Parts: sequence; structure tokens; C-alpha cells
Amino acid sequence: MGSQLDDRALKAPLEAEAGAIRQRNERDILDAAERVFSRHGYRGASLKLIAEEAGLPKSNVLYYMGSKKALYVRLLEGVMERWNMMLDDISVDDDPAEVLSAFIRSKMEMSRRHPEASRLFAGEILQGAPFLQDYLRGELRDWVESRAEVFRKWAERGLMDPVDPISLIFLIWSATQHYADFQSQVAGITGHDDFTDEDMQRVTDFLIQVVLKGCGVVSAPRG
Amino acid sequence: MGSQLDDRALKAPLEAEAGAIRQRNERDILDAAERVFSRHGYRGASLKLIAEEAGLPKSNVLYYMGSKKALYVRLLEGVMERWNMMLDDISVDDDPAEVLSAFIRSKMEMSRRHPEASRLFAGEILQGAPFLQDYLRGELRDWVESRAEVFRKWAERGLMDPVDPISLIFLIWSATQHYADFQSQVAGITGHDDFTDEDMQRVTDFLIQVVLKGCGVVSAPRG
DNA sequence: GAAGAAGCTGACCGATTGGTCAAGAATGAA
DNA sequence: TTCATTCTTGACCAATCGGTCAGCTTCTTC
Repeated sequence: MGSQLDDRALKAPLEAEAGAIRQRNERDILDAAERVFSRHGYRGASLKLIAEEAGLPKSNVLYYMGSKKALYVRLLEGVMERWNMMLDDISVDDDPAEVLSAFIRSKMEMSRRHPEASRLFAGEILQGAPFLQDYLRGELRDWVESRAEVFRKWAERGLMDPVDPISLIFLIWSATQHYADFQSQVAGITGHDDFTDEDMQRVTDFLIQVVLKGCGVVSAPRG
Repeated sequence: MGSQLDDRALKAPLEAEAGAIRQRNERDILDAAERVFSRHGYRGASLKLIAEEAGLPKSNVLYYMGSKKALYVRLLEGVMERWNMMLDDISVDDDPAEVLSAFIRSKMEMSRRHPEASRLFAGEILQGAPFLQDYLRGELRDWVESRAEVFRKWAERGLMDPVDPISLIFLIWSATQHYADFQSQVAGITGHDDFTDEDMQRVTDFLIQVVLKGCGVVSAPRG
């Protein structure tokens, strides 16, 4: 298994904008594939199952996606695109409490609304990130480092404790994604098979409170 | 795929204590299987690979373990046994700061020393816990609930903030297991391919500080 | 409506999967 | 030494895997 995300060799026939039929079928396939891959992992997922889930013959899936690997990579690319849209334009002059609260809220909403995408990503990382290694060591690393720099400056200005910013980011990632990736564990232990929006809101408030207070963030957010 | 952990139908020929040969070979197979299953997931792992990793022919693996499923279940059982030995005898009269610190330290050490076991468990949960559902809704749920009761009483006595205890347990679980389950992500972003003991100690101290302060735990631990 | 492009799919392929089995080799208690 | 138990393993099996392909139908465009 290669370790690159840009395997242009295997590709669907068309590149850019395509006909309505193609657009609809590709959407159906990608939706089905996200569910199946997130539930069974890369090797555990079979094209037959994806095809059945999408309501199409297996050959049709391969017609549009080229190969299993290409389908998986395309899914990952889609997930990563929408991964870190938030927190993209923060600056030293922003309010730490507001920014951190919004970050936690945004990640929790992600876990709530796109648990399959989160689990797809988690499965890829769990297996050693065979396809995402370059992304982790490049793009994502830079993203984290630049945010960490802002956190450090906030600490210098006395707006929060001088905690290690990268550990803080990992803490927020893990605590929020937990509710998507370990959904079955959370459901089993709480007994709430249907983790409601109110449940999620309670957890969000808890995390915001503990993280802000735990890092000594001073001012309170507006809301 | 069934959802029970007690499938006594498939079983290795012998039950209890066994000869030296059997003991050594089973150990080799279980060690190899833990590595392979944690790296590739249940369906992604093949008996051929496990056998090669153990240095035995495939037939021999099946002779000792009966089937792939039985081998996997036996591994999971072993992991769960050693899962929550800690925090087992806490009482309302213990010092919250000490107990929570020890809990975090213990879980971080688990991530450090048995990352494959952690990833094996994570993979099982990620895929909906097909084999562990009963365990989650039974044993583990009771364990969590009884610990939560102690946390609540600490809050009543004013020793910590009245935070939701179950959310707190999830927070500690996720934050600590992150360094085993998402090891490849942590390595990619920090650049430390070899996350040293000192790195781990720094993170442990960070988590203890943030969690204790964030939950308003009053007294400080001895150490 | 002609013609080329795009969409569709059943039949088929070699490789790999988990699992069986029979026959022989090593072991250990009497 | 005997002999039953345990251990070992290559050959083999049906099922499933991802992927190819030829030939068909349906669309689009002029």
C-alpha cells in the first residue's frame, strides 16, 4: 500500500465538471462508501457492499471510481478539505476564551453531524495513516504550528497559563472526536442509544468550562 | 458477525493449564496476533500474516486457536482483563487530586507501554463494538457508574466542582488513549518519530494540571 | 435521425481468504 | 519399549476479493 495521496494514475474517466447523471451517481457512491469504509475499515470494506449500499451494480462503482483505492483516497481528500475550515483566521488580538469556545463547539458539532467522516479519518490514523502520512507531516503540521504560535503569545500576554499549545490542541481534538469515534462505547455506558442534541450541548459546555478554567483563560466569552 | 463474547462453541482443544509447548506457542501466537490485528483491524488481518509474524505455519495457528474469531475474542478478553485494574478501590475518603492524578498517570502509562492493545480496543469500538457490546453495557457501565458516584460525593463535599462525572471519565480516557490510538498523527505533527518518556511525562503533567484545575479540585497531591 | 459519447452490467479472471483434513513426527507416562 | 496423546504441516477446498472487458442501452448534439 502506497503512502501518497496524489496517485494520479488511477482516476475516474472525467476530471472536472460532469453530467448530471455522473454527478448524482458519484454522490450516491461516495455517501455509501463513507458509511461502509467507516464501519469496516479500508480492507474490511468490500466493493460489493458499497455497491449494494449505493443501489448500483459493482461494475458501475468501478466505472465511476476506477478502483477501491482511488475511491478511498477521494473520500479522505473530501474529509480533509472540510476538516479545519474553522480556526483558520485567528490572531493574537482575538479573545482566547471566544476562540477556544468556538473551536470546541465547532469540533463537537462535527462529531455530532458527521460521525462517519470522523470515524473514517480515525480508522486511517489508527492503521498508521498509510495514505495520510504526507498530509500529517506537511499541511496539518503547519496548521497546528501556526495556531500554537498564537496560543503562546496569548500566554505571554497573560491571557492564559503557559501550557504547551500542541498538547492543548491534541486534548481538544481527542475529547471532541471521542463522541464520534467511540460512539458505541458512549452509547453503551450512558445507556442513551440516542445521544440527543441536549446531551451533546451538556458535554460541550462541560468541555469548554474545564478547558478554559484548566488553562487559566481569563476573560469570558460573550455568549 | 455475532455480538457475544462467550462463544464457547469454538474453542481450542484444551481448557485449563497446558503443556509447555502449548503455552509457549499460544503466547507467540497471541503476541503476533495483537500486533497484526491492531495494525490492520479484524477483517484486514489475515491468518497467514499472523502465522508468519509468529514464525509458525498457518495450520498450526488454527490448531491452537480454533478459528480467527476465537483468536480475536481471546485477545480482546485479555485486554479487557487488564483494562481497569486501577481506580478499583477508591472511596469518598480518598483525596480527589491524588486519585485523579494516579488515574491519568496510569492511563498514560498504558498508552505508552501497550499501544497495540489500546489500538486493538479502539478498532473494535470504532467498528461498533460487535464483540464487546455486552461488556460495554454491563461490566464496564457498572464500573463507570460506581466511580461516578464517588466523584459526585466529592463535589457535594466541596472538594471539586460539580461537573458531570461521566463526561470527566470520557475526557480522561480520550485524552490519554489519544497518544496510543493516534500515535501516527502525534508523531507526524510533533515531528518526534520517537515520542520519548520525557515527552510522555510532559504531556502527563499537562493533563493532570488542566484536569485538576479545570474541575476545581482543591488539595494538591503529595508527589 | 444519425452518430458519437457516456452510461450500464453480467460474465469472467486470478489471487487471497478462513478453514479442513489426513498422515506423519515428537512427546511423555507406564 | 509401548502406546496413546499431543503436536505439526502441506495439500486442498469453497467463498470472496478487486478488477477487466465486451457488448449493450441511453443520452447528447448537430
